[in-house]
Amino acid sequence: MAEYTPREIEAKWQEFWLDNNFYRTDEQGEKKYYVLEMFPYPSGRLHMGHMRVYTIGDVLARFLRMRGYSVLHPMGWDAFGLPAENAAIQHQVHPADWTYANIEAMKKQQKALGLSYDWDREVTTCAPDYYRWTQWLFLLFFKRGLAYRKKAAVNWCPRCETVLANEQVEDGGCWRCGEEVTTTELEQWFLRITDYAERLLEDLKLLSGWPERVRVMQENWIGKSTGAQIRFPVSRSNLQIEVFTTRPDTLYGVTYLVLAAEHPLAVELAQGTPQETEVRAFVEKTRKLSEVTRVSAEMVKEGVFTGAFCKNPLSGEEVPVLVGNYVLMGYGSGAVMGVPAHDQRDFEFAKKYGLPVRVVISPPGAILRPEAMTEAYEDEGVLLNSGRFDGLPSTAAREAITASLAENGSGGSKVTYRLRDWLISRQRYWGAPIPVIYCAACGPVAVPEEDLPVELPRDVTFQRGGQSPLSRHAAFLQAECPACGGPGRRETDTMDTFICSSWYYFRYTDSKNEFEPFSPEQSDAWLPVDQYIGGIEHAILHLLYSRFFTKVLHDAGLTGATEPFTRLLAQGMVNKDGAKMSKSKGNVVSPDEIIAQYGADTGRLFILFAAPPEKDLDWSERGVDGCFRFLKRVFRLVERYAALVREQAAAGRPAGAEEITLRRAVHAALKKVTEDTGERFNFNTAISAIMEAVNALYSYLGEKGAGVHGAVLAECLELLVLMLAPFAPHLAEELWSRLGKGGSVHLQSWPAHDASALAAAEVEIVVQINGKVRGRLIIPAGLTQEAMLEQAVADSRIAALLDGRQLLKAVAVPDKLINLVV
RNA sequence: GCGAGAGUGGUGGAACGGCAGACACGCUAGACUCAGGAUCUAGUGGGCAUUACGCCUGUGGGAGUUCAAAUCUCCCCUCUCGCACCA
Repeated sequence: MAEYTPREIEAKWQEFWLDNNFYRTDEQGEKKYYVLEMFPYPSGRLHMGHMRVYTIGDVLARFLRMRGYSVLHPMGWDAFGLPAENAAIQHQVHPADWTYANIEAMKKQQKALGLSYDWDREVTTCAPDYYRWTQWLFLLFFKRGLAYRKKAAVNWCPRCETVLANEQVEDGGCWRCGEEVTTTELEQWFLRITDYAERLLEDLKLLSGWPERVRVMQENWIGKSTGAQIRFPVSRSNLQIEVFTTRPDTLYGVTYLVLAAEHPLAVELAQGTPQETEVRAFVEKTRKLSEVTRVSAEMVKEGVFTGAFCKNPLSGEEVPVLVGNYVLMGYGSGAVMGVPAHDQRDFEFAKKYGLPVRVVISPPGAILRPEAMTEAYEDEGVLLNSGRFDGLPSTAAREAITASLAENGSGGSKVTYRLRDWLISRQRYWGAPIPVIYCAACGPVAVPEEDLPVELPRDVTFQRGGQSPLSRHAAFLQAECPACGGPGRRETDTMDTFICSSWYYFRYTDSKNEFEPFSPEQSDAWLPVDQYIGGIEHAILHLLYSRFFTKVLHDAGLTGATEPFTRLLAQGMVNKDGAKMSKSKGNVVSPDEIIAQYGADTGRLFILFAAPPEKDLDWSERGVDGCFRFLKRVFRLVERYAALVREQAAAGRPAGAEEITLRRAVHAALKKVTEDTGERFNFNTAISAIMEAVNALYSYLGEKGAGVHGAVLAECLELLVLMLAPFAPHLAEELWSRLGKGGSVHLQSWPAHDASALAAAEVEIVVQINGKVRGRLIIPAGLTQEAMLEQAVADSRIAALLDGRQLLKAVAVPDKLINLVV
């Protein structure tokens, strides 16, 4: 008898699928579904994380196609980025050659996994026909006032030799290389994502199909807080210091103000005072500290007096102004009011420098004495020492004081976000050039649309250190001002690659469009993406940026969608021996090895079976073996009876009620596989249901053997192969053909289970006494609760146990269980 | 500190108020074999029994709700992830 030979089978069907352009998107269908896996960076070879995310997406795509959906399931390449440039420096290979070679290799691996992509729609972000539109979108942002240039303190990675967005700094290190990030002052391009802060926050509520933790992370990142801004006039000057506070109710408790070291007034206020030298030294010292040190827990609060005082806008009291290292320039206005009695940080700072503590909020039923306090009282209470606001509860006082500030023109309510504008300039070569020309007369001028793309010159030299290769390329640099025709200089910074990946899912809907980034009709037919799948590491970065882009495109009338991804599945990691697979740990298993040793179907099956998709999974050689054995078992089973099934087909199929046990097992599995795959995304239990069906078939056929009713057997084996199709597509295709069926198994409709096959004449119920299982009964199905009780009490065993005890109550769950309380 | 999630056999994991441990790995025994890391059959949470399809116990710990709790509520412990001087 034939053996299961995955290598031959898989090669054969992969060729068949590709030759027949099998997975081309059906654009005409009524029911549309967009399944998308985060596209990869072409780093070289696929790793297990890739294999996992693509397998999950592929199962869904195949399942949904069989359920009658028109499925868009595309793949592409997030192909700009630093590794290509580093490879160029190290190995003297051009980033483009390196990138395209990797793409070829990885695409080959994807094909070897049997993934059902519509390759006609492939996009590559480093190709001019793609980045032309990335540039076009930049100009769209520019025209809408959402892209601007600003000189600011920015994050700089010394190893990558480029600036980074706030989102790309993790624990003070570069997200890519981990190098400690420094701060430097540069003029850079920013996208005004803060304009969308409120909508990005608000619309998180619409994303019920996203994991809670991702929504929470975004919410924290946006970091909205509501309060008041208050202007304190500087004494003996016409300057003002603006602060932001969430607790305007504590305004009368302000005993000093603190400015961030970077605050423009810090040095200015000290100018000419005896404190000037000390302030300058302090500012200098603080600014030099790295971000890591400044936010570390051990950071000791320090500050110096500027020599200046300012006036409380309501009480008129004069308080000193200090510069402190615990105030961040990047949040609020870079200045805070010090209320030691009601803010723990201020309390510590005040104690250290002997600043007064004034209680203005009284806790219910208690009196706070400043000299007795060991920590700040930060909760709600009733106001005191607050002039005409005395006696107000703090909530009401917040409104009253804010209103009062607004009246006398020294403040008002204010909402502040933690989110900063997105810094998108990169001082590197391998990215989409920012389409701008600088003109001495006109300033920064947009490159006209018809001149796009601004192509990356190929003939550049790479070297470590110094400036970006583009800035050394004379021909690239030189440009004519599009506005006045005068001499201009081309922008040499390229865009953050996260821009390229913020809109690629639009391009898939219309990937060959030469006239626009995508046609709104095409994209509206598919977007938003119904199911997006990818790693949790993008919870903020890519997912926030993509949401921002979608909203801007929406506002520009280019899409009806307001959110890009309806449902999000954050798949878990692939570990081995309890640790993340990594070269340094030597615990890497590559998809190539698995395909070579067991075949793609076995690898896919194991990855799906070992854990639910959102959980981490531990790679287990034995587990893979188990899946391989299962597929062999299926192969043998079908192969053994294939001839019989083919005869049945030739003879015509008589429907019948024979072999109820067998039909029930298979239809029960079908029901479970349908639910687990389509609704719950629990592929592990879907597969175990198929395994149970196979076990049932083996055990039934082992007893009954060749005497089994042929038509029923045919039905059961066909259902088995159909169920297996999304998970093990090659084997299913092979078995489908061995059963003598025409066409491809992947073009069949997903079968509906036969409810009548599940209905049983008799059921086994559990009999509990006081909640403990005391026996089992076989009773006719569908009995009423009373009848169940009758049957239970009539059972000799139960009767014996009940003897001499009084039945107080009976709870019956039809066809399942009865509980007797005695 | 704040937020989210998780704690179930030797292992991965099932059970979305109703039989805890499905399915798989591993292990034990047997069958078939020249042989097997092949295949098939049976067993497998722990304890006590093994005359009996018997009894006790068991889902991190403790309380509670319920006829019934791994599941719901409260408190505690441990772990993972995210955020963290954000005014």
